[in-house]
Parts: sequence; C-alpha cells; structure tokens
Amino acid sequence: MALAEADQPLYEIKANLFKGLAHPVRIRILELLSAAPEVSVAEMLTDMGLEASHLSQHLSVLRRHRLVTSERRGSHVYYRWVSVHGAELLAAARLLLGDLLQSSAEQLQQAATLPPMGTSDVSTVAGGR
Amino acid sequence: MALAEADQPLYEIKANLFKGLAHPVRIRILELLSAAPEVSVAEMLTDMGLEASHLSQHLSVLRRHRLVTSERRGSHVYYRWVSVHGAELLAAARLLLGDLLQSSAEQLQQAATLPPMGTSDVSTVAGGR
DNA sequence: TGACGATTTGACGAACTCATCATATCAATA
DNA sequence: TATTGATATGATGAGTTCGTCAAATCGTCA
Repeated sequence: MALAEADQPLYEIKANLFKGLAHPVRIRILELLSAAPEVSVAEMLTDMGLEASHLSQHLSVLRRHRLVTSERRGSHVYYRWVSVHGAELLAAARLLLGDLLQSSAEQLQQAATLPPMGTSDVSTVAGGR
Repeated sequence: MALAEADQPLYEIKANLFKGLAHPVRIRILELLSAAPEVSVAEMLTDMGLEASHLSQHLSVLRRHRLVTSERRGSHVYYRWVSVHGAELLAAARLLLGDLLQSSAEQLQQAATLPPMGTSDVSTVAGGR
C-alpha cells in the first residue's frame, strides 16, 4: 500500500485523495470531524440519520484513503482527521465554491436579462454540458 | 444545471467538485493552469504527451464541473481556472498530503523496526487496506 | 470550396463506485 | 457462555467513470 504509493507521481496521489472526498456522505463525515477533535460512530449515526452499515462503508473508504484514523474504546469507535490540514482543505474548497456559486448566480441573473439567443462566446458554463 | 444545483445541499456540491478533481490527468491539467494565467490545448498536449481526444475528454469534465473556462482564439483554445482559489485548493491538498506521506514514511520506518506481529491498536493505516 | 491543423464529440466495452441488505465481528455483561 | 449493543465486512445489481478509437466540428488559408 504505502510501498506501492511511493512509486506514484504526486498527481496520482492527489487525485486519489480527491477520490476519497468525492461523495456527499463522506463530506458530511469530514465536516463533523472538522468541527470536533473526534467523533464517535454513534454520534455520526445520530447526526446524519444513516443506517449503520451505510455509514461504515463510507468510513471504510476514508480509512482506506488514509484520511481518517479510528480508535476503539470499549464498544465505541472514534474517528478523527489524520491531519490538521484536513479542515483547511475543506475550507479551501468552500472558497472556490463560493466563487463558482457566485458566478453561477450572476449567470442566472444575466440569463434572466438576456434575449433568447445570446453571445457566441465559448467561455464559461455556456460551453459546458 | 445551475438551477438544479441551487437545490442541492452544500456537501453535495462539494463532493461534486471533488469528483471533478478525482483523476490524475485532470490534476496535471489544473496544475498547469495554476502556474500560468492561461494555457492552450496545444501546450497541454505537448507538456503532457497525451492524445488530443484523451485530453479533450478530460477538459470536458473540467468544463462540466465548471472548474475551468475556455476561450477560442482562431484555431487555438485557451483554458484557465474559473476562480483564483483553484490553485489554493491544490496547495491545501499538497499540505494534507505532506502530512499523510510523512506519516506513511514514518510507518514504513516503524514497520522495518518492529517484530512481525505488532500492536493490536486499530488506529491509522494499519486498519486500512 | 477543399484541405489542413486544432479541438471536440460520440460510442462502446471495461473498470470502478455506489446503494443496500445480510452477515460477521468486537466488546461488555449477566 | 449466551445475549446484546456497537460496528465492520461481504455480496450483488445498478449507476458512473475511464480509456480509446472513430468521426465531427471549427477556423484558417490557398
């Protein structure tokens, strides 16, 4: 695992990191972990209203991607971010999304103002999809 | 698109953002875009040694996720990050990975020092795959 | 207008991820 | 030791992404 990873270029490792983040439930988990030193599985279940095995599958993905660390104390298991920079990453994403959502709202506004068939320029969202 | 997105919780939007980042080629593209104001497709092709249609498929994903914006000038198309915070996000990921890779290296070192069957603790990578 | 360079899109099989249910495992306790 | 609460794992079908090749589109120029 860590051995195989030593041979990978950084962009592959980075992409792999983002794969671990690429699911709504996992984002919710990590947001909880960003707001507290550690969180128990039971707390997550209550907070998120998921079925235990569904949550556990996602926690397993996070463990596999080495984004979280787990610790069993009695019959309870606690999770935490594996790095202090985890919450920073989510915050950086929030900033980027702030821009995206803002420009998206601006475009919606423009679309409401414009005549039916607008500009021919390729740029931005218009080109997408 | 943007209409549908307005109804989504932020964690879903965030996860979708990370989906757009979850491929090595797309990371490489975005790293190039982080290092220059804009980059043409031709430059990317040269830099990355990909086939044109392969690159284009990935650029299409980035456009669909609204992470990049494109502009055609003559027969050349130029791409840029759609937000100044894009590069920051990649930098934040680099910090997180720095921690992960460091703790990974430390574990490799410990593994080399430890006897065959080590601790029973669930924590960290040992619990992962 | 046809040819050509640059880029995008379409299509399809393979691989991977996700959702969900059943089962197994772990720890505590009577 | 069996039971129970807490959590993890296994299995499987559906959905999505990826890799790759073929074809289409766009802009320029003779």
